[in-house]
Amino acid sequence: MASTFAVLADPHRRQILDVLRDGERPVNDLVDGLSVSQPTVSKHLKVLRDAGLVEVRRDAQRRLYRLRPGPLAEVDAWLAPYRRMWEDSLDALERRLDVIGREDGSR
Amino acid sequence: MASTFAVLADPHRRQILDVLRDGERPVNDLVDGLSVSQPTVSKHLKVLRDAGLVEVRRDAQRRLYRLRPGPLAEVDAWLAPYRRMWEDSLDALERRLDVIGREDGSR
DNA sequence: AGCATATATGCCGTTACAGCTATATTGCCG
DNA sequence: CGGCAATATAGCTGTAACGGCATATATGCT
Repeated sequence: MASTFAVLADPHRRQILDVLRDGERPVNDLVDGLSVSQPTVSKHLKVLRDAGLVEVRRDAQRRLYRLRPGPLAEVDAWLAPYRRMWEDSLDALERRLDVIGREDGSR
Repeated sequence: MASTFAVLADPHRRQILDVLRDGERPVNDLVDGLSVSQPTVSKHLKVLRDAGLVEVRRDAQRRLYRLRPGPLAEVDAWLAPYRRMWEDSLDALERRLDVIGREDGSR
């Protein structure tokens, strides 16, 4: 089974998830937004299903896909220890820009 | 240039970043931790460099790699809208477990 | 039943990537 | 200068992934 990280590596899959954030959608809606063929979208959906990131519900001929954000917690957990680090970096950058700004003002 | 997501898709690369969280390291240290060959590690480091996730400093024959967490902010930004969603799911799960627990206790 | 709609699957070609071995590069030291 | 240590690069290979087209499957409608 592919890791959640690997699943998110594909931009089309992230795009699908982004759309599903607004609520469940039939496959056709997803195809419209993606500029890839319907079979390709179906394949991406299978990957997302296997990763537990979406679930399906049947509605007549259509299948409505819905987001299951649970596995994203794994990504967030990995990211957590880094979060404060880049915040610190940005702070440092801001301080430096601030210094430059003051130097410029005193010219 | 590969997206940060794609760069993080490889577990070895994530592992390298994890090690570098503790401070800068020469390549050899990274090789020891990874159970892949030195050239392979060097290649991963190149990918990480190109993605702006690490930077190098020369120390005699060695190269010391250091973390640059900045690009991870992009991942975090993408993740942000989902965060509250899975928190909600977990809350719901906890509530359910809580109910079960109480039912069990009242038996 | 027969056709239309919606989605999934199979098959194929192409490309990208991760790994390895061998070799080049760079810097140190005797 | 010659050789060792550390790292990078080149070349090769196997595999996996993405995409497309054609086709299968499932459901609804008439």
